[in-house]
Amino acid sequence: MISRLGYAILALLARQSSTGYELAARARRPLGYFWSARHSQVYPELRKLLEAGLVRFDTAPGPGPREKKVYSLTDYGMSSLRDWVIQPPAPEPGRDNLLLKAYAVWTADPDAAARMFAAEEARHSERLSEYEADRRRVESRHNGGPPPPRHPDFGNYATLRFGIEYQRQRIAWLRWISRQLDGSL
Amino acid sequence: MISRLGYAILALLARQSSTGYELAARARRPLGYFWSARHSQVYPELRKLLEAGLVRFDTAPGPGPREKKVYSLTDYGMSSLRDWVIQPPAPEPGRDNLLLKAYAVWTADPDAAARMFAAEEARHSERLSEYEADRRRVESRHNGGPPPPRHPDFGNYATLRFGIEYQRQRIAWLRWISRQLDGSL
DNA sequence: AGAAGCATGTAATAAGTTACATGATTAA
DNA sequence: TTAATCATGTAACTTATTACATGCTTCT
Repeated sequence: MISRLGYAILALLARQSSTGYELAARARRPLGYFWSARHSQVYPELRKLLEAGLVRFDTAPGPGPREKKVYSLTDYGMSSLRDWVIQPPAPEPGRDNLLLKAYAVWTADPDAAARMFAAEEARHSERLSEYEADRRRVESRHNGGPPPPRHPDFGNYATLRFGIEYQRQRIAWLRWISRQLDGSL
Repeated sequence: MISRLGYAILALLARQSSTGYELAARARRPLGYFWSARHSQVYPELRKLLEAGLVRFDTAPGPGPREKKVYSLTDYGMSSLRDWVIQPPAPEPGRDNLLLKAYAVWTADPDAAARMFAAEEARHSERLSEYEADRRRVESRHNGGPPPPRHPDFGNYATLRFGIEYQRQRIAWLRWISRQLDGSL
């Protein structure tokens, strides 16, 4: 059985063959917007995928003491990914630190809490700008519109679209909650 | 050092003293909207919180072979929670299965993918209705408006407000992506 | 000379899920 | 009588993070 991390790796390799190091880097951005993994998790997972016949690798001389391994999808890996995509996702237990704090905010000093939420807002605004820039970059490759659904860029575009609306929603909520707490002086 | 699960438990106990069993149940709903935990995780965590002096318990005759323990916050537990709430949250690595699928959707059959996303939409609509009903219930306890920031209900209200906007955003996105995939026939 | 990036791995720990184990009461 | 709810716990396993360990090349 393949883990979700395994599918994340397959999704990356479907776009571009990579070393384990590169996969970990790509799992920071853009994959990191909705998935993340450290290299210490990637290397063992690649071995499992290899044993299961989903990926293969070619060796090349590496910079360090070991050879570097460039992994790519096998046909079996590609068809497994394709099949997994259309399976309904299992319901996920959401864990949101910020909402947990909001749930307990009535116990805290409203003024200090308002400052904390306002500071969060700034972080989300930065994120939003990044996403918007990325979307413009993708659109510019497709006559200013959304890419066709069979193009790899469609995956980027769809997730960016989600990310942008998500950040906007979160910013609006943060503004609302800071104002509620501010108004209680 | 107290884990996030620890604070989730403190946040629940700040509202109502509970047994471990009850905490696990309350971690399904409403806490489960943004945090979740099984009883097998709750019991060991309660022991840690007890050893750290953040909670205490009174025993009462239980239904089974063991006595039941009703846990409550100590003063130290309450002040620890208060302090934690206003600390800026550490950046969280998001892991969203559905977005991972969207990222790889270009590899799959657009028709089948459109059906999968449309089915997801139905699940989110149900969720949205629950949240909206909950919000009306909370508002009705406060003259149809938001509760004051020092009232425990404010925590519920703030998280419900987030949940409602989140579900709406997600539904709109799911509608968009299904239509994009449908249109590609 | 030192830091950053490329590249591969392992070990220890923390967090979370699933399954095991017991047993009373109540409702269908 | 069988399932569900209340109630407490442990064990095995999976997933993810942090830290350890090595070593070359390139840029400052």
